[in-house]
Amino acid sequence: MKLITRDTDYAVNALYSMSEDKNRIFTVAELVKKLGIPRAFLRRILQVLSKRGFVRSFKGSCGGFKLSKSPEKIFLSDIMEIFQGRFKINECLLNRKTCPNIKACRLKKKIDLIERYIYSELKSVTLDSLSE
Amino acid sequence: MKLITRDTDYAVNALYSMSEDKNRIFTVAELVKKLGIPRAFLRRILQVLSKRGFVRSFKGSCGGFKLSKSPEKIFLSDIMEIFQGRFKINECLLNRKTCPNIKACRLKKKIDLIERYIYSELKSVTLDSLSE
DNA sequence: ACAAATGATACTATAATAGTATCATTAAAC
DNA sequence: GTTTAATGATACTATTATAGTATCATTTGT
Repeated sequence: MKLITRDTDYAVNALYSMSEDKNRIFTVAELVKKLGIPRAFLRRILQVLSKRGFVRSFKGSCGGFKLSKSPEKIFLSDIMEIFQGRFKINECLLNRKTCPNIKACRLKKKIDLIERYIYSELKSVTLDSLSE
Repeated sequence: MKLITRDTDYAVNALYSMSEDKNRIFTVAELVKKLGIPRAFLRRILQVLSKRGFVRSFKGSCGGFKLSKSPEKIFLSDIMEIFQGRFKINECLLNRKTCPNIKACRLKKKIDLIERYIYSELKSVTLDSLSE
């Protein structure tokens, strides 16, 4: 079971590439060549990242994409949330008929703790930390 | 995105129910009634748990399933591994053409650390800890 | 022999993930 | 102002994972 899907993976790679020169405009073609990601796929991903404000897009000839956030403000957790939704371990493990007792809630608390830890760890992975 | 699938969820609930009396034999029908899990689904899950040595099965009339491990030796991580495979964040985030550099491996180390933490936390959730 | 249980296994349905294709719109450059 | 090279929007297909169902064979207590 994987925690990170390909969308997230591709997005991180693309953003990382673009972080090498924050002021340059990169075309999809260029990134495709560099990263070996299917063109149409990468296009869709960049469009999403553009809507979410991680990159800025420039239309027309000589257009392309440019990073619009500082690499140290781009968190892995954010990218994951965009493409995979909010990370949840589970609603409640002892659910259904077993659930409605106080005891089970200790588990829920533990699960919540683990969840928060994972989230904070994933948040600590920033785009610029990748090149440290 | 969820970390725990329904198989794991159902398995934990079934095992938890059975842990209330470690020496009793429970029939599927009985557990279905108690937990509200689809019969055929639960049957499949118990058969897997039986093959993996978590429960012992008794065929024939008056047959059923009985816990065959102490609740304190049944870890959430094990159940997850059985039904969802080994937990992996990702092979390598900066993969493909970006990957083969030493720098990226710092990320891999961090990811590995997070992974190990998650694993150990999930391992710390034992069947008996659910009723604490 | 019968009834009540699991064993083995194959099947369908739904949802998430992965990937593709196409036409519309924009803007630089000639 | 036409062409060209880019993204915007969107709809589509393919594959895989998850969820759930069904059936016949085998075992065992009565």
